[in-house]
This record gives sequence, C-alpha cells and structure tokens, in this order.
Amino acid sequence: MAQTTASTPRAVSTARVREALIDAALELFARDGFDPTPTDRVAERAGVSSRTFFRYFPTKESVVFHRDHGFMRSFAAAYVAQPRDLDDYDAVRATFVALADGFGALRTRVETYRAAVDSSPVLIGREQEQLGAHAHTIAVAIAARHGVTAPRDEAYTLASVSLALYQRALRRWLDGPRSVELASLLDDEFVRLRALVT
Amino acid sequence: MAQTTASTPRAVSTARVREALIDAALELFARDGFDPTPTDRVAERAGVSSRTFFRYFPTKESVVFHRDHGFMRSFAAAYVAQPRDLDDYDAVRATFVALADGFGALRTRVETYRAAVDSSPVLIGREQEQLGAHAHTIAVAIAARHGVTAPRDEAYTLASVSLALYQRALRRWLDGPRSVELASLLDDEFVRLRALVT
DNA sequence: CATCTCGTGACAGTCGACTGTCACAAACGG
DNA sequence: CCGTTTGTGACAGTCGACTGTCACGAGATG
Repeated sequence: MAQTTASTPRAVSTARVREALIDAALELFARDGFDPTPTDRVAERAGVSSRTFFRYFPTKESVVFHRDHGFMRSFAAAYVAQPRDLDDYDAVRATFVALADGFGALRTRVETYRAAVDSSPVLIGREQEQLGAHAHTIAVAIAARHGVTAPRDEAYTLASVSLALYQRALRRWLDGPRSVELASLLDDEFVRLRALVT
Repeated sequence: MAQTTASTPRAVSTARVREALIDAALELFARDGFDPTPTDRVAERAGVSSRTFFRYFPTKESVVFHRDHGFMRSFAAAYVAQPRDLDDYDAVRATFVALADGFGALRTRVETYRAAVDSSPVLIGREQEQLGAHAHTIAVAIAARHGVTAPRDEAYTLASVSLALYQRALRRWLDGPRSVELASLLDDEFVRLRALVT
C-alpha cells in the first residue's frame, strides 16, 4: 500500500502531504462529486496551497488513481499458480476468488473510491481504460498457462467476461451487508454464469 | 436516424445546422481527439459562430451522443419476439444477432463514432453510463419474458456479460475486414463463451 | 556552523468550456 | 403586408484546470 518509506524528515513530510491530498480528494469527491469540487478545496483540506496540489499530481483526475487497491497487480502470479487440471474458466474464477480473499479490510477505502469514481464520467472513463489494460493482462496470463505468448481471441473474450463478473460482484459487495465476503460473491457470479450458459 | 422532419424553412435550417455540427464534431474528434479540439473549431467547421454551438448542445460532450445508432432502442421488442423454447442465453444471443443485421451500412459512421469516443476518457465514461442503462434494459427484458417485472440478479449478470461480448464483437468488427458481418462476430462471441464455460 | 538544495506559498497568467445580453434579419402568423 | 417571434453573430464575462516564476525558509551536505 505504501512504498519504500525513506524515513528522512523531508521524505516523511512529502509522503504525508501526498497522503493528505489523496485522502482529502477521495473524501471530497465521494461526498460532493468530482466535477463540482475544485482542486483548491482539496488542497485547502489537505492543508497545502493550491499550487502544491499540482506539484504532486499532474491532473485533478490522477489523484484518484494513485492509491491502487491493487487487485490486478498480482493476477499473473496467482493465475499460473492454479492447478493444471482446471480449465481456463475455472482457473480464472479461482484466481479472482483467491485475490479477493481478505479484501474485507479495505472495504471502507473501496467504498469511498467507488463513490468518487462513480461521481464523474471522466473517472469512469479512466477506470475503463485501466480495465482494458487488465483485460490484456488476464488474456496474456491465460495464454501463458498454455505456453503461448500471443493470446488468442478466446482469451480476450474470457478476460472481458470475467472482468464484467468482477465488477458485478464488487458492486453487489459494496451494496450488500458487510458480513458477505467479496470472494463468495465473486465465486457466485462465475457459478451463475455457468448455470446460465449451460 | 432523422426524426419527424417538419419541412418549414426554419426547421430545415436548424436541422441542417444540427447535422453540420454533429458531423463536424465527430470528424474532428475522431481525427484530432476530443480534448484537443475546441468547440470553436467545431463551430467554425460547421459554418456557424462559436456561440451557436451551445445553443444546440448543452455541453461539448453531448454532441457526440445525439446521433444514436440505436442498437439498444429496439432490444425489448426484439427480445420478447424470440421463440419460447430458447433459454435466456440463447434468446439474448439471438436478439443481439438479429439487431446487428444490416448494421454494415452504418460501418463508416460507427468507425468515426468509435474513434471519437475512444479519444477521451470523458466520452468513454459517458458511453459506460449508457451501457449501464442498457444492462438494465436487457435485464428487464429478460425478467419480462419470464413474466416478472423485477429482474433477478442473474438477469443482470447475463446482461452485463452479453454487453461485454457485444463490445468485443463490435471492436473485432471495426478492426477486421469489411467482408465480415457484425452479426456473425456477435454470434461467434456467444458461441465461444459457451465453449469456454462448459 | 555555513552553504546549498528543494519543497512551498504567493501571484500572475493562459486557455477553453460555458453563460448573459443585445441587436439584426429572416421567417412566421394574421 | 406588417408586427412579432426566433435563430444568430458579436462581445463581454465567469470559472476552474493548469503553468511559470520568484523568493523564502527549513532540511540536506560538507
């Protein structure tokens, strides 16, 4: 979640400012909406000047995505670790479920992030672009498990579909009671789709 | 594609301006990108003043979506028309394929539209919002065929997944040779997914 | 401790989306 | 044909994202 924290006073200070800006931004965007919230207000809430905001982040949008709750980061590794006898669908499913494990701790963070992103088309679009990249990652992982480097078209289909399921599960998770695990909703979606298709 | 064309001189003129603005916007956005293209340039190209642009469209974004190539508009009708003995998956599949029929004529239009939308996160986000609405439409249609008004969760799952397949098919269509029909690619995606899942 | 570096605030400025207003001319309605 | 409505251009103005610059002061460096 935080990178190598050089503990020199100056580094500590800038890290603190960065975190303060991200916190302020996500909270304000989630509560008041991204578009109606000027960067000045974010800076003010973080206790720095307006100018400083843009010394930390190149655009207003970018502050939202600088705290990767990093679902996809370890996809490839988790995917190849799946048992050989699973077909692609079940391997992807198992990987998602595995990655979702212990996600509960992040719930509040994710809630804020979702509300923020959902508040503006720009952010939705940015996230969509990331999902495109994720689809590629997944497709490559699928190909890799078959010992191929270039993913076939089917791999992309599966990747896209599984990401759609992931998004559904995520929303159900956030909308539902805290007692329900993301992992179980995720598994549920994959099971449901299989039932629908067969 | 065009609505009830009142042929009074004034109405003709405003309709012409509207079309000119949409054409100019889509072409410029597709070629130069949405963000780098100021509304002034669009207006200029359409042969009207900058101010007039905003008399026709409330925002820069909105001009992009005022020409609905209307895939989803007739979904509900086409869906209930499907034979009773098809399960949900095949009914959705058949509906998509049916709607895609004769889409080839719109190819150039769709190409421009895609390039325009893909050029900016804002537009991607807006389109995403529309897709959310479409998912709802589909889910409701699925429920309706079962004689229910409130869609179950599974209906939304299928709706999301089929829209993911639709988007994949659309992109393959635009990236591939003109000889290939959208309908066949669409069918292909549904078939592939079934093969992947079972 | 002296010097240098670098993060920051303050300020001024650009650029583009969007709005209000006014006056003209063409189209509408009687 | 005449008064009214209405679309349009011209112009001025707001607002917010983002940039350049400068001077100051607190940390890094020797």
